[in-house]
Amino acid sequence: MGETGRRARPGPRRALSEREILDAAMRLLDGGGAEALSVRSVAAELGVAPNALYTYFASKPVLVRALVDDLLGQVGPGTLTPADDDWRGAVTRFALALRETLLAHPGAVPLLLGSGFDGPNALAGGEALLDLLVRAGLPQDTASRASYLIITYILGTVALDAAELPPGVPRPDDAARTAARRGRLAGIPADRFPRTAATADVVAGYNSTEQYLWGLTRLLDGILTGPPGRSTAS
Amino acid sequence: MGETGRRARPGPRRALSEREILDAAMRLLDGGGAEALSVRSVAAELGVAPNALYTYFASKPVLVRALVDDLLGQVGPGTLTPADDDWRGAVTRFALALRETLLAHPGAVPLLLGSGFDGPNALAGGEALLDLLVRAGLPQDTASRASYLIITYILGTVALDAAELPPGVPRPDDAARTAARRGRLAGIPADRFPRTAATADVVAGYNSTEQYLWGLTRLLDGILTGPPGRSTAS
DNA sequence: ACCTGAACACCGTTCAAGT
DNA sequence: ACCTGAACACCGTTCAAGT
Repeated sequence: MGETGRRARPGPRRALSEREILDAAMRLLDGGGAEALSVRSVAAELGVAPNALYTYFASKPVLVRALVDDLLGQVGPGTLTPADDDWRGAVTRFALALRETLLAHPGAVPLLLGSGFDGPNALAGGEALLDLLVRAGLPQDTASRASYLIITYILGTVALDAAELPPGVPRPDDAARTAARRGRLAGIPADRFPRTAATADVVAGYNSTEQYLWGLTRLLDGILTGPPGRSTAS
Repeated sequence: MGETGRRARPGPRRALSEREILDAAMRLLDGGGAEALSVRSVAAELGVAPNALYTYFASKPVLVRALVDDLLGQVGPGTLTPADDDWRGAVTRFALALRETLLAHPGAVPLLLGSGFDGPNALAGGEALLDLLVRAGLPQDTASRASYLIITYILGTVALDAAELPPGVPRPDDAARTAARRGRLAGIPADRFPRTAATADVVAGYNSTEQYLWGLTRLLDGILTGPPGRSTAS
């Protein structure tokens, strides 16, 4: 391992940074899932001794929390801001963006659920969503409850979705995903699970964007508690 | 649980079984969270060599899946069955029972989200919920989508809840939990998160049973997509 | 301030061997 | 069939030391 050389092409593996560490960690996560992420594997990825990372992160849990919140920060920041009166559309865009960001890194999802949703970027996202709901005209306390309900739905859906995605391979599109699930559903005994078998076509699509939007629409309808029929989502 | 030997008090640590292993694993999980559960710690708990467990479970992931599904099997089996016409009440009872069972073992929740919701008992629970919704009069496909929406809400809520519970100590009641959260919320900058600060009383209660039921009610209202006001839940 | 070597107490899993 | 001893390739973290 050389050092001091100016042209760092194949050059020295020095000059670490938080950014570089988080990027390497995410690379490992994407390649092999949560179990591929270790202090030692990150260090190896960066060509550095394992304990070098402790200069930047006090422990592995601290690193993981930073990684997770960093990912949340990648959700399109403008997704939730103005929303020309169409607040259901804005919530829908936000929900889609957050889901897309997380499912692009399925290995990070169990880490997110394990670390909690309380980093700076998580707080900022919650605030933005809440602000939107208030500006939409919901009473403040209702808006607060509703924002948690929405977050809870997004994360629950994404968690079940991500748990089924194998690490290291690109995420299949909805059609392929549904087809694969339908194949697996063919194996479940119809006499013991008749309703599940009878609706296998729907069950196969549980992880689809379409089911996601269906659920979100029901949820927003329920929040309004008013008569349906004026959905803007989708 | 002794067998052949009559006085197995300080006796031989033999005669293992799947049941005994799962119980020991859950004990460790309850005592120290997910990180306290290792093949070696379970073996030590049972006074047995680490590799002895491989007679019963092919690998740690297999053990974890069994553990998680076993826990799901503990949800009151009758919670969801007849429901004298009051299907919202039945769904509510089911949602409360599932949440209670999982939050009694918060360390198991990240394992559940990581393992997926596809064991035999998970399937049976999904079937029972779906069956209830069909019998309630929902069109079959709508019932199927709705059952997934409900599951997704329950698991998302429980995941965020469990992530905040420290292992090894009994779960605080809602009042204590809310008070502790409010204390922490006092520390967030009101200028950067004005809406969150303004609704801190609500935010403090995000993990309460009351908020849980509020969300569930909105959800069921949305599933009906009809006019509100005839909620049976709670 | 930042990195390394070496060591600590752990992991999950396999293999050959014993009963 | 069921368990053990020993070993393998890993973990996260600490400590003293180097620059």
